[in-house]
Parts: sequence; C-alpha cells; structure tokens
Amino acid sequence: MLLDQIAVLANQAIKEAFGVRVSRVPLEFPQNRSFGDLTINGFMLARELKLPPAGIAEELARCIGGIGPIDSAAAVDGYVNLRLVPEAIFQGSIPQVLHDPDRFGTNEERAGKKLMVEYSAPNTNKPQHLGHMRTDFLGHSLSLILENAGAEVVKANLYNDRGTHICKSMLAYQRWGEGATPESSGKKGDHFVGDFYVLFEKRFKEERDAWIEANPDHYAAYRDKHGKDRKDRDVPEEKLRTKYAASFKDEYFDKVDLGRECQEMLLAWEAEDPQVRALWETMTAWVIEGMEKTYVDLGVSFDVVYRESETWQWGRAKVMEGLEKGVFYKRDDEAIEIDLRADKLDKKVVLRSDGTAIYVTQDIGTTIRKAEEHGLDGQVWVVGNEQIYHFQVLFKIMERLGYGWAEDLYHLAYGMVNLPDGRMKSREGTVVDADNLLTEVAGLATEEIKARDPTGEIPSDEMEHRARTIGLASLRFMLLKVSPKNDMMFDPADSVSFDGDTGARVLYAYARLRTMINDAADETPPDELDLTVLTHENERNLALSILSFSGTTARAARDLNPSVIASFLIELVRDLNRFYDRCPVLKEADEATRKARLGLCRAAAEVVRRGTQLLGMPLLDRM
RNA sequence: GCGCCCGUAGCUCAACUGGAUAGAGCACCUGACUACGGAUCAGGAGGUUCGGGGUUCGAACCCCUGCGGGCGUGCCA
Repeated sequence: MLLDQIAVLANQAIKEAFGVRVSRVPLEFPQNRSFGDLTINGFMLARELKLPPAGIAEELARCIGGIGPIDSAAAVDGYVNLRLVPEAIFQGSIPQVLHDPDRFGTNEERAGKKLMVEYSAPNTNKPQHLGHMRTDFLGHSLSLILENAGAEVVKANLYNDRGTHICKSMLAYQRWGEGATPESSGKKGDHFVGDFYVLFEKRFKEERDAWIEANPDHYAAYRDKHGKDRKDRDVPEEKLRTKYAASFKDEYFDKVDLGRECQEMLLAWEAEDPQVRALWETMTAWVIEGMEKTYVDLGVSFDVVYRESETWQWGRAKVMEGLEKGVFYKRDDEAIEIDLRADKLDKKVVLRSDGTAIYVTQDIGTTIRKAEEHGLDGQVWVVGNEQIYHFQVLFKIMERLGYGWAEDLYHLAYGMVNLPDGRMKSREGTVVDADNLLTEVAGLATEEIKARDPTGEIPSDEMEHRARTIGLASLRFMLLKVSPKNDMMFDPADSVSFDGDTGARVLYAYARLRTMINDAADETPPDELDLTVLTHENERNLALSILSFSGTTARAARDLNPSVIASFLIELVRDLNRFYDRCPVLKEADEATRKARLGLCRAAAEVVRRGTQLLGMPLLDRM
C-alpha cells in the first residue's frame, strides 16, 4: 500500500534526523487540497520527539523530499506538506483496487474478534416507524463495517413480545376484533395488530376520562398533594390535569376496567393460561410476519433472534449466583439490589420482592447467555440514548460479576429522530410509518425516472425495481449520514429530494459509471494501462479520494460510526463529477488516455460499490 | 433538585477527538461546452462556532459560569 510505504519512508527519515523511530507517523489527508496531497502533522510528532514542531517539520521536509513516491516536501506552519509523484498516486490506487476490489478498503481494526451487534429490538404490537429505521440501518451498517474490519459478527434481534403493551392490543382484539384476521381485512399483520393497540389507547383514554369525571374527589386529592411546586407556587391547572391523567398509566391503571383487565391478562399470560397463550401466539405471529416483510423491504437481516418471552427468566439464576458471591444483597422487603453508588451510579433493584424479573434481570441473563453461547469477545447494542443509564448499570453489573469481557460491551446510543413539527408520538398518530414511507419515496422516485424517460421505454416492472431501490437507498443514506449519537431532524419533504448530498446522487454517479464502462467494453488489465498519461488535477484528486478509503473504513470501525462512510461517499462523488466535467473518457481521442481514464472510472466504481455496500445501500446499473 | 447529552451560515448537517484560512448540501443570486447520462459543473453571497471568563504555542472541541433545548433520574421497557 502506498500510504504504508510513505509512512515507512517518513519514519526512516525521522530516524535519520532525530535518532528515534516514532510509534505512528501522523500521516493525514490535508483538509485543504491546495496544501498538498498528503501531510505529516508536526505537532503530533512534537509530542513524541519532545522538540518544537516547526523545527521538526523543516528538518523532516529536508530529508524526505524527492524520496521514492514523494516528489517534494514543504514545511508550512509545523506541517510537512507532501506532493506525490503522479504515477505513484495512480499506481497506488487504480491497480490496487482492480486487482481485488473486495479487499480494497478492508482493515484490521477488529481483526480476529467475534462480536455481536444487537439492533432493532421491536415491540411486537405495532408496525415499525421512522425511529426503528434508524436503529435498523445503523445496526446493519455497523455489522458490515465491523466485518470489513476483520471481525466475525453475529447480528442479533430481540423481540419484545411480552408485557403489558402486548396485552393491550390482545385485549382490544378480544373485545372488538370480531374474529377478523389480517387476511380477512386485507392488512399487513403488524398494521392489523397495531390498529388494535391504537384502539386500546383510545378506549382507555375515554374510560379514564369518564372515571375522572365520576370521581372529582380523586382529582381534588391529587391536587392537594401535587398542586404546589417546590417553591410553593400553584401549578397551572392545565398542566396539573395533564400530569394527573398521565399518572394513570401506572399508578391508577387499575381504576379503569380496561387497565385492570390488561393486568389480569398479563398475570394469566405468565401463568400460561391456555386461552391467553393461544391468542398471544396467533397475534404475535401476525405481527412478526408483517415485521419480517418490512425487514426484507428495508434490506436488513439477523443471524439470531431472541424473544423476550424466552429470555425474561434467564437472569434469575445469575442474580442468585451474584447474591451468593455478595455482589448483590437482599433488602428487608426481599427485593434483591445492588449498590453502585461508589461508581457514581445509584442503587438498583435487580429482582423484584416477589421474585419476578424486571428489565435488567432479563438483560443480565441475556448478556451472559449471548457471550457464552457464541464465545463473544464483545457486544454492541444499538439502542436509543434514553437508555444510557440502563446500559451503564448493566455494564457495571457485568464488571462486578467478574466477567472479563465486561469492558468490551458498548452501547451505541443513537439520538432521536425529530420531525419538523415536533417529536413522534405513537399515541397521537404523529409517527412516520416505515412501510408507508418506503412506498411514498418510491413513488417520488418514479416521477423522477419518468421525467427522464420521455419515450416511456422502461417497462413497468423495471420501473418499480428502480424506484424502490432509489427510495430505499435515499432513506438509508439520509438516516446514516448523520452522526449516530446526535438527534436529527427528518423532513419528509427533503427525503425525496434527489439533489445535493443524497443517496440518489451516489446511485446516479454509480449508474453513470456503469453505463460508461459498459459502453466502452474495454477490459484492458490494469497492469497494461499507461497511467503516466493521467496529469489532470481532477484525475489526481479522484485518485487521492480513492486512496483515502481504507483510512475511512478503519475510522468507521474504530468509532462505530457509519456516517464517516457517508461523508466519504459524498466527497468521492463530488470528485467524480468534477472529473467527468473536465476529462472526457469515451470521447477522448488519444487511446492511451482513454484507457487510463476508463481504468480510473472502473476503480472509482468499485470504491463507490464498496462504500455503499458498507452502508447497506442497494445499487443500480441504470437509473 | 441531581445526572448525562446538545447549542456551528436563514434551514439540515460536517469538521479525522486539541491543529493550518471552521466545510458541505438545501434555499437565494450569476454563469457553463446542443450534455461520454444536466439527478451535473464553475462562481457569488452568507459565521463573534449561544453569552462571559479561563487553560496553552494553538480551542467549535478541555475547565468554570450563565442562558436555551433534549433525555434520564422506577420493584416500567
């Protein structure tokens, strides 16, 4: 590899000039290309060499200029800006890519590690929405990025298929479903069940409001207790009402028939009541069937699927072991707890006083089981940032239990997806449904394709295929280009824009390359190309962009961050478009130049393919 | 109350974790060879990086403080 070679040369120069080798040569692509092709950061070297940066840069520039692929070196403000021999840049990129495209851009960042990535973790009572799409895409892309970094990755999903929320839709169906099925109603299973979940919430609210109406004293009591804030001022009536109503969710759930029945149903489920279980089996199967269809449409997949209905009891035995080891202790009320205050966390109950499991109990069991079953070196959870505290607690518990791999557990806490008019609330129907969104975006892509196909030659099934591919790629790219940890804004109107920094632009660039390569029908082996004819700045920049791919994939793996790949693709595509604009390929008269440029195009196409592959984006040969 | 996260161009986001002149896209303005596919390219305008202190050769990034927003703080998930 060219970059490795330069790093070695630089280190030799450092040895000659300063008498010591450095642990890592800080070789970077400069943020501004006018500085040079590559740059060595003298400030970084200064730390290790304990000498002033400017002096280091000047000395190093003197030693290294003109050696091998380095054409010239200039010391500027503590940096050593390198200008490379053009042929080295092209030889270092084009044949490198073409000889083994699938190897180009792989790295050793996670070599030999076996890792599990858990993502999606849906509730099996409603269809997926935009928020799920972020974890679906992030988790899937991350798995690909880690594999590319040498890891063996197990993609895991966990269906949250038990609990109160599941009983809600079951109860609503039991009461008002009239024996309908997804087939009889013509709905996808997850949507069918989700509608009953919404219906439950609606009816529950009605019953709750009626109950409040009939029991004014109850609200009065609540007001007496919560009506003043800490500074003894009156809480505004409207706000108090809202809080009061919200408190029904748990505290007063059993005051309303529907709520009480829901709790009874959960108990019946846990007691394995055959009727309840039968209903549960049926409805869960409907949802899962619908959901798995959505996964196919989204292009995500899993190697193993856990179900909470199976895992929820796994943690008990582990908690008991921990109790014996003294990691946990039993409180007076029989609840089992851990005190994490020494680690800046709080006390946390890990098993209820009645011996039943809670969320952490389940996760304690599942985490250990996963590690043991699959012999994992580490685990990653792609879960929203509202659960940061939960994972801090979980990881600390693993550490206290003495698992060596505890330090290789990582919560990739992604931010919320907001809409222009606020946040999504499933109860208020302000969610963006995944299936609908896919269809909608595909529809808009169809318009764009038609606008470019005035003769209407594209057959309808091909049209459908292209539209869905463009739509999916656009959504993937849009959700992945933002740094995972940050909250993001999703404007549905923008999601269908095909100009600018979009997935469609990347697809377009690729399709353009493919048709060009096809039309050329030139299979000259890379070694037979005369690359010395490539002299244009735009050719050079494109090749440099290609060279930066490996560093990018390594960084993505190191930081568990797909967005750096997205940024890379945007820059690569920009360089590509600039290249096209100034450097004719098929129309080029000189045969050697035409072949060399075509080689550059073939290499670029492979890198676009590799990059999009890591984001899980589908591609098209024609658009 | 306490804890964590965030605040960068009108809008949506970057900035390789402390390094050069803070960069893209959208929107706005001006241009481009009858276009190897114009879903493009060239250019313009747009910034006190929320305010105020500090740390150092150097700060959007670290520390303190104030303001604004989000999320947590369950024997819920």
